[in-house]
Amino acid sequence: MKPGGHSEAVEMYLKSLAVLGGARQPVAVAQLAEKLQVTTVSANEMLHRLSRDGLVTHQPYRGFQLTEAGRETAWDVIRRERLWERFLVDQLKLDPARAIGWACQLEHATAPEVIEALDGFLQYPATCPQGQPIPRSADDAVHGEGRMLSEAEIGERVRLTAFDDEDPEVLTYLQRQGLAIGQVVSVVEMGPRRSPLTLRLENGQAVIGRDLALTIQTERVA
Amino acid sequence: MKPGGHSEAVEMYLKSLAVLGGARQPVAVAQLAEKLQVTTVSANEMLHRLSRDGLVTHQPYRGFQLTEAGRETAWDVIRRERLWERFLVDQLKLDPARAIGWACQLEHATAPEVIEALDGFLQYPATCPQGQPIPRSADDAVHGEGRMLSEAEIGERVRLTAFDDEDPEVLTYLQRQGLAIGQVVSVVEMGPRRSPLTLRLENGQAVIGRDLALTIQTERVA
DNA sequence: CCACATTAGAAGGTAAACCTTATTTTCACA
DNA sequence: TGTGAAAATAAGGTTTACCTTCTAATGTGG
Repeated sequence: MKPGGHSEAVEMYLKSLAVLGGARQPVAVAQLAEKLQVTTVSANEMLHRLSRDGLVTHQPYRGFQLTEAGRETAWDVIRRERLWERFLVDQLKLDPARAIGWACQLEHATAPEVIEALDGFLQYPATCPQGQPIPRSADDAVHGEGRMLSEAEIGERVRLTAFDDEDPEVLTYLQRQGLAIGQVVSVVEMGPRRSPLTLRLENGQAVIGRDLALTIQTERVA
Repeated sequence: MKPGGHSEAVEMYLKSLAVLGGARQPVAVAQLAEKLQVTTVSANEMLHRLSRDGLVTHQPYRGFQLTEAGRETAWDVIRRERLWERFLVDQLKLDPARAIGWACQLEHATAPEVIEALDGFLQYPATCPQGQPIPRSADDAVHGEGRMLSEAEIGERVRLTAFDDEDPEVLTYLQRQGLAIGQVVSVVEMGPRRSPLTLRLENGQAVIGRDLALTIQTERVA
């Protein structure tokens, strides 16, 4: 019944593993449990099941990491989610901040034929509304590579390329501040340490905390 | 997590109950079990759970029937399914015969906001690709009311308005025979009893069994 | 009117994915 | 190098939705 042959729960674990660790580094159980809102014991149990099924490998006291097989499924799930997001936002004009959640429900119920057709319908978009890449082949990235906004120099002009945080509240907040993907901003002020950044936008100003700036990818603007 | 608050299984039971019995007549457990491909014992168990939750009523040795509450959910599920079907067929250009199955997966993963937006996006279609009505308010029908093709007279011209059978094989067969919703056909020949009907189409002829003709709704053509 | 098929219900079992509570192992760091 | 936090394992429990096997009730057709 499940399109990919894996349960919804399994797909969520694999997706989170991919997002948190790419396929490079192992991910700590606690981190995964936190993200999936389950206890570490539950996560441990499930991860061992995935390990038994050859979808992840386990390095004790280090974490779990996707295998080739696991990565493949994870990529697919991410692809489905991000395509649905694009559809919900671009075609149905729904709020991007909330679209992630809805896309996440749809992603588990989408047959391969449907997702291929959707991809074509949307004309093969490169990224989701948050700017994250939509993987199409096995070795595509699932994560932008941009420099974080928190690394910018004072006076520098950068373009916002991706938001890493998926929390609807955070995304709504950024929206309200006038920050959007593609937007060019310049850094006006930035105190030492963990102090907030002041940005000049096309029309107005915005102040955002360092922690948030750490989740915003950028690229240099000429 | 589930959009409507009911599990996928519950939604399937309610939907089937609506399709098989409307909200008028009780449906036999065996019939439901057959449709859902579970044992009668399982169906019985589940139906009692639904009864306990006030979604259906039970008339022993007669069957189960939707309550007001159950009907509301059933309508909603049917609405979601048929809107997705329209999307898959009209926008994604997928095969109508297989779209039903895909829509049935999506229907359980669709939030109200999404379905409303989809409805608007599709410009409030009146029917699904098989010609069945898409309910929008509590007292809309979920079933066409057309006269069955098997009731047609020899020489009569009728327009095909809905296919009641959802089996992909059957739908593919009809497609191959050149029968489509909206198509006008005339009955050329029809033997007695259960013998097949011979139809004249716009371009060609088709012969279909009486049983199949019993699942095809029509309307008179002037 | 009675037998037989349908329907109902009882008892017990499975698998997935959670949970809690408790104990043990390991790593890192002070 | 010892200790405390993090990680792992153990043991037992829950819910949902299935399953099988068996028995009991019922209503209708011959």
